[in-house]
Amino acid sequence: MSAIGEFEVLILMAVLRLDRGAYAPAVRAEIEQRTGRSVSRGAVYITLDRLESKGLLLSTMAEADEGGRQRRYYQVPAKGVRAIKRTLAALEQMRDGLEPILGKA
Amino acid sequence: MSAIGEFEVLILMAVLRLDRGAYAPAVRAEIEQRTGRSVSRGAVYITLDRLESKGLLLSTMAEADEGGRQRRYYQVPAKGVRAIKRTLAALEQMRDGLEPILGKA
DNA sequence: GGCGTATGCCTACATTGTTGACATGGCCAA
DNA sequence: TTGGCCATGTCAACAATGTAGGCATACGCC
Repeated sequence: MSAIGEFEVLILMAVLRLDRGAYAPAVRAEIEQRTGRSVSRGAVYITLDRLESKGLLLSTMAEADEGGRQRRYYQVPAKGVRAIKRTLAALEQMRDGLEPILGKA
Repeated sequence: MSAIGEFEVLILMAVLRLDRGAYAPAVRAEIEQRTGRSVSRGAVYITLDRLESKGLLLSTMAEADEGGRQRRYYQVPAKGVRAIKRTLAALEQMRDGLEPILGKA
């Protein structure tokens, strides 16, 4: 089945946020800064890999002539966006009506 | 670490919604109806169990004198509510600003 | 050339997700 | 009463996801 995990959603959204600058260390920093939770480097690489093999991410190695070591940059194809939406929608549906307990938003 | 998974959050929220009527089959039905995704019976029981051993859920066997077979009813203690909030908050933080891509709400 | 650092990739293991089988207890019809 | 049926609970096994930390390599700098 195509249900994706919570951390996977976080990674996917981080890639979206970073737009053209989404390479592993940046994704990691983005998640740590925004959520306050600490993330190991390995977790990020592995998850990016797995998402790519599921077709939820696409990557390309940056051209070397831009200076510095080569980096692998990621993008989220339409299929990935749909996956995020589906997961978020399920959460929304369940959350609906629970504002008194869980707080607004 | 105390990060909980996506399905666990769904289960926890279903228990909250059902208030006093949260026993496994009802939790399952609630999730299937609200999210449209199909859930196996075993997944629900196992997940309820694991959440209880982490202290994120509490359960009691219903008195038999109410007729019918005994059922195990669940409730979400404060610790469980906090866990849901934390996970949802992380998602919110990452989602913030992505409305143009992911849609509102 | 040698060192420090940033990046990528991998291995190993823990936790969570999922399925299907088996057990048990009450209900109903014969 | 007994036998079958259904709803509920529990378990064992396995698949997918989450996490930590190590190794390798390439670049800049001294």
